[in-house]
Amino acid sequence: MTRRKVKLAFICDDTARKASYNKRKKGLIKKVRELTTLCGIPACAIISSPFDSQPEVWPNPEEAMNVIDRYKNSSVKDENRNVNQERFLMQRISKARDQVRKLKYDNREQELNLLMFGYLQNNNISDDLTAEELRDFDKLVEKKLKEVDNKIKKLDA
Amino acid sequence: MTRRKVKLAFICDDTARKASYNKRKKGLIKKVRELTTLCGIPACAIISSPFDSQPEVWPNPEEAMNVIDRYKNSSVKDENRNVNQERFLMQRISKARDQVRKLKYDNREQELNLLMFGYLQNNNISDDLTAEELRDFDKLVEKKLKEVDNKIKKLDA
DNA sequence: TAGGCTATCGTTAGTCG
DNA sequence: CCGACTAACGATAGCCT
Repeated sequence: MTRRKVKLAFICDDTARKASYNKRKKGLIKKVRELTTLCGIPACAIISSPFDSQPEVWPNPEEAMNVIDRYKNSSVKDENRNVNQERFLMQRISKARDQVRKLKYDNREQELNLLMFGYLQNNNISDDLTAEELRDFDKLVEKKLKEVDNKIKKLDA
Repeated sequence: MTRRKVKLAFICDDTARKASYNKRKKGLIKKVRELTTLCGIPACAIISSPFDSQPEVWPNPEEAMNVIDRYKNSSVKDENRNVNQERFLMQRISKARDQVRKLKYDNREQELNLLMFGYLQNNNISDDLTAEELRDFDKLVEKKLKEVDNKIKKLDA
């Protein structure tokens, strides 16, 4: 067989990168699940990728939020012990929360971007669209927007 | 050697569970870092555990979000009509590369942050440190800095 | 308790259908 | 493109210090 030794660097080849992504995403999620099960602790992973139409969230968005909440609560317990560090942690908590929201939102936009890119490319449409093309495109985007919003609602529920 | 075959279930023995936790946490974070680097995508993991004085968060959310914000800046509507799509993808790739570098750096910062927080908390040290405490702390940080730098070098090699 | 070691098991890069 | 396969590499349970 050929060499397996892989440099830890961005994989330039699209096909190889996607193949690697799918394998490793699966492996990573398995690792999180094992850690959670074996050690009885809450943990989550969020993977936002252009290959998937939605971000991979393990175990699920609700639990992910719970993990982040625990993050918060554990720091609150320490309040009396060290005010400065507690404040520092609180900052990190709110940033982590922002991160989750932004990842979710970012993915929504990313999905739309990919959709539009694919649409324009498949239909060989360039910069200047005809009125009809614009109508079709807008419909498509609108429909997709609803889908994505439903997904997000479902995730938040 | 004895059995390596491990049942995928909660490890009842506290010592064994903690040992497994520390090893697997390390391995998991490495996996996330690899996925992020190899595939140029944003991902994070949050591990909330009673073993650590604070939850493990990878990477540092702040800088990771800056990268994602860049994606957001290319607004959906602007993209679809005005911008050359190929160029857009090319930008994405170079941004992903920047991301990899930044995440690596963030990780270094994060380790130091966690170290410092853990130290202060474990030693029940609050705002005003004695001169001696400060010296010990500096030594600790300095040592950790070297460790982390070695890790990064190893990753780059 | 933490850190180092290695046999064994798990993951995955490259390849083929 | 995807799924299956397998050699090679990586992770880690158990042990020891």
